[in-house]
Amino acid sequence: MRVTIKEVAKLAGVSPSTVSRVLTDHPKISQATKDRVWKIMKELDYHPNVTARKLATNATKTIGLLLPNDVKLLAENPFFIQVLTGVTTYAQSKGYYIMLTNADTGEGEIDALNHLFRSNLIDGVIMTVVREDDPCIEFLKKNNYPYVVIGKPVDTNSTLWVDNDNFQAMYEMVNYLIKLGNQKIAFIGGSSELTVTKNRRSGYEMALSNRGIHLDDEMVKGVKFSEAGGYAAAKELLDQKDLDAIATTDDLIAVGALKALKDAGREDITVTGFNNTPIGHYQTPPLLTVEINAVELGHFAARLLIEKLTNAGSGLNSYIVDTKLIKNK
Amino acid sequence: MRVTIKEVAKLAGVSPSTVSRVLTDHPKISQATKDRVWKIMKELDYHPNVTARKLATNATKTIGLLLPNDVKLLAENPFFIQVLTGVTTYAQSKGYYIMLTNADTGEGEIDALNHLFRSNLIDGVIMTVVREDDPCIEFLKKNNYPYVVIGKPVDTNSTLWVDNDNFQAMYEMVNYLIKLGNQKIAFIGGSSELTVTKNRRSGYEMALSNRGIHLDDEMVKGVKFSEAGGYAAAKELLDQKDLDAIATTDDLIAVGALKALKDAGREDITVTGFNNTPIGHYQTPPLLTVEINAVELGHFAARLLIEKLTNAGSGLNSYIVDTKLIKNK
DNA sequence: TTTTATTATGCAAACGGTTGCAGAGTAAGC
DNA sequence: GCTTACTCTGCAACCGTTTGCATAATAAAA
Repeated sequence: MRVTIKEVAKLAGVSPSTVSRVLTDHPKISQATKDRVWKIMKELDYHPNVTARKLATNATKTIGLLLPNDVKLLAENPFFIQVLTGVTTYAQSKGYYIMLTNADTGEGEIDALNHLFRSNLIDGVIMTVVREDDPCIEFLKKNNYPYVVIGKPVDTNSTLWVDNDNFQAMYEMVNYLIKLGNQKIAFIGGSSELTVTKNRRSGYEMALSNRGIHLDDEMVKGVKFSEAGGYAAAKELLDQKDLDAIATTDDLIAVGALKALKDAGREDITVTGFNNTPIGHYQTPPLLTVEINAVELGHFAARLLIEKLTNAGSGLNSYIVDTKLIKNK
Repeated sequence: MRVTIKEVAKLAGVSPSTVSRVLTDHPKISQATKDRVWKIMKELDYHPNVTARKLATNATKTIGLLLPNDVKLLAENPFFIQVLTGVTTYAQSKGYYIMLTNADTGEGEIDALNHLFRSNLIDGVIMTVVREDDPCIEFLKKNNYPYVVIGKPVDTNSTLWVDNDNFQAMYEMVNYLIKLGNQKIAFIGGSSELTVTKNRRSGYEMALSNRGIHLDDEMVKGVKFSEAGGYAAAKELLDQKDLDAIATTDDLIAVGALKALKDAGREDITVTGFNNTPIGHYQTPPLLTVEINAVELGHFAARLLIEKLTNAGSGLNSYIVDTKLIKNK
């Protein structure tokens, strides 16, 4: 019962190839024919069969979006759905479709990617979480599959990427802390193999050393990305060190840390977060944090990928989205 | 240079049709042939071209997931990404793919759906937000497109749906409030045309009338789904009415209401939420709320849809996921 | 009017699978 | 030994597009 190109052709008194060319606004088709064919298409509410088109053109016009399997992680952090929205809206505006997959990091991810590409389901992929030396990236690179990663990779050449300026953001945050009079500043980051953690840590270290403050490895903790992680790390720090402030890489971790401080009666210690989440707004004492524009991150990720797929556009291979220090009062 | 069915066939010394039948484990192919062909497929890491298969079988094995366009809504409520995860993991486990779309409610949604179906991109769709008399549903029904909605529809026949027991949850919540000694209980719901709001309101009304408490329309407010909405509605109620408690249909609204109460120095009034969000955990006084299992909601939505698409399975046309009263202390 | 250039369209093969039907080969029945 | 039945596999058409190439029709040139 589908309306096909043939019926349109028959009704318009032309051949299917002509209809096809009308669809792509081929320059050699006369305006009269175009008008006539368009009219018929409207009348029949004809929509080309995208599947058939994919087969013929060998382009799926679809981009894959890989999400981690961990629901808790996804649910606790608006980041993912924001990226997803940015990606989808931009892609849609360019006539691309989005195929969603979630997979366990590691083997699972590679299998998923391999399947998606080899089955001709997607033209390229956007990776939302990457680790340093991520086997996924190696895999993609080796097979020459188009991809863009969210989060600045270690090896920036031959990779498309978008990121917040994590280094800069953390640098500014720690600088701000110092300006407020803090000296003994600890750092609690998420998994230390995540490049995002690395970058933020670099910002932290740079801020300290620029002010001539000694770097102390024991002031740096890497934890599981969660409130509990933040709690445990802060407790450890309290036991081992003398502190003025703690800079963390996420509001969630910060909230955990705050709890530990409260339990220890050390509410004098300032804690900073990252991502400007709703939870952060409800903390007392106020949570300093960084607002990132995840929607825009998704937006540009999609844009870079699509430009690559169409060999069009700016030729940019990366994009940095500005962040904003939030001084909740 | 994709590896196609023909190459597998050639190397295995059989015809393409045989390879195709091996793929679907056709009963009439001898085990010996199957083994031989499988071996070759592994060797070549052959993955069938899903696009070609879609064209030939006229089944996309893809289900659409429609999300609202409103990023703020999406980001503030873990509900969506949880549903999404539930849908994706279940669908993947059954060999189905997920195509994501977001659209503005109303015309935008219908256009999006029409395009997805007529272009042969999806076999069915899961709707995450539905309104009463939603034109989308009418559209889907009229065209006989398979769909399942999350949220109990008014007209339950000829529609597949999954839902929390919203009625029951709100009923229990209000009952609990009454048991605590509250009598003058107001209700703040999201958009009153959303079926979810209707159902929760019914629970509220039933609880009151069962206990012989007079229903007062002025005690019921419908607001935009947001903190600001909750704030405004609570303020209005304070001005107009004498209150013991406010039952709301969402933590976000509840948080707004709490703020209004705090501003008015009326922290004696109990506020209840819905969805058990992280924000809710950080309220003082503690926020009574309802935990819903959105992942499972997504899971069953996908399941019902896939069963419908394959004419297989339980023949169920709805599924109700249990909720849990959360008495944060 | 014939030739040449130009424009607009159609033909048919491809894209990579699936599947109804026919038929080769083997086993069983008589 | 000749049918009959059954098992396994191949042939070829089809799914709905796209696109290189050929060509009919028209206009311009001679």
